[in-house]
Amino acid sequence: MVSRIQSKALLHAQLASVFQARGFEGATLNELAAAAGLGKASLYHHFPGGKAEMAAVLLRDAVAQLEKGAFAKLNGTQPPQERLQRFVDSFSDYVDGGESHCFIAVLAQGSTAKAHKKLIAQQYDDWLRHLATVFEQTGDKPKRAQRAAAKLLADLYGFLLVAKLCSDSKHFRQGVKRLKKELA
Amino acid sequence: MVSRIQSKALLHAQLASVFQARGFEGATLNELAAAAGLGKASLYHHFPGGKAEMAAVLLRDAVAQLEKGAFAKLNGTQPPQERLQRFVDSFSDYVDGGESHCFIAVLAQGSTAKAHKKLIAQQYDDWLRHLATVFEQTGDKPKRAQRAAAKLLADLYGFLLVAKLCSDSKHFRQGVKRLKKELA
DNA sequence: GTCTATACACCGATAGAC
DNA sequence: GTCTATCGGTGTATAGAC
Repeated sequence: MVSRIQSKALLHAQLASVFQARGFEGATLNELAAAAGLGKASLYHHFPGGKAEMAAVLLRDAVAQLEKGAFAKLNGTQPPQERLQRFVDSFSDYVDGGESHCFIAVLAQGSTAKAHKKLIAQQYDDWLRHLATVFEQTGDKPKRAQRAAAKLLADLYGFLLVAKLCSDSKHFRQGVKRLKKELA
Repeated sequence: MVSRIQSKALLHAQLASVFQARGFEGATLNELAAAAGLGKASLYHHFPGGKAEMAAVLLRDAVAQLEKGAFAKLNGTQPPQERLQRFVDSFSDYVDGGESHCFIAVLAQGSTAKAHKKLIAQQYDDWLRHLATVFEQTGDKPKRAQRAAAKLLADLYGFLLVAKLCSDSKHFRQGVKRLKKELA
């Protein structure tokens, strides 16, 4: 039923927020259980594989969220510049305007699992190509579009990291604002 | 003596490499001791405050390294564009061409100590101003110089994070190469 | 599905010999 | 300054009642 799906999504969101705030190694089962409003043992009902399985599931969640929430905005009939701006806005929404963090980046930093790294690298490549096609639609030649796509993603993650460095999400929000202007 | 200074610097470098690879929470005393070629207890002779003190000392190290290794390149009599390029090169050297990581960013992510966060934020602000003055020397108006400085730092950290995301330092090196072209 | 209780390993840290 | 041995605490994970 719908309510079950919503509960599951809520549980995942609560767990993800702990990982995002504390990192993979920093997140403890006590914190995760507390955030979920459950006992530690209950988490093992939902994730028999423990912390590693949580991370794997939440990674798939994050990919799906960005795919449907942000990169889907790149398709459509609007001018490519407008689609790129909507993409940037949606990415900003995903990381809560710089207050939160990208789960994928958190996992890339903390986890040692090679399966995660491979999935993440492949996904990044997909997204890079997707972005590059939109830049081509703005008139860029393929090579320039490729560079613009890589730069855009690096900019977004760079402003996000700088915001964390300064513990001030303002840096992310200002960077995003400036990015959108440049895309116009 | 010189040899003692060198040994201390080597010890710090060995410890820093563990923190850079595994994060603050992920780095264990066993790993740190193994990397240093010492027993756990011996680390407490050098750092009575344990892991927290190691992080604090290594943070000061990292600031000093970047200050003297990279930001010092911004001063001099060469054209400002050339100084900016040397700065980028030196930053790249500090993170070993994207293979390693910036200790400051690692600590900003993992540690919960407010003292660290404050020091890091202040240091970032200093560096931002320093960079901005050089951009002004290229002819940029103050506001534009400010934005260019913020963008440059975000770009560097962004390419670094993307390289980690893909477990491929090529992304960092290509980004740096492109950045230097744009600075010319 | 959730809980309490618990097993067991490892973590950070200390004591004290050399 | 470095070591071995060990402490108390916490971490992940499991058993089993409800």
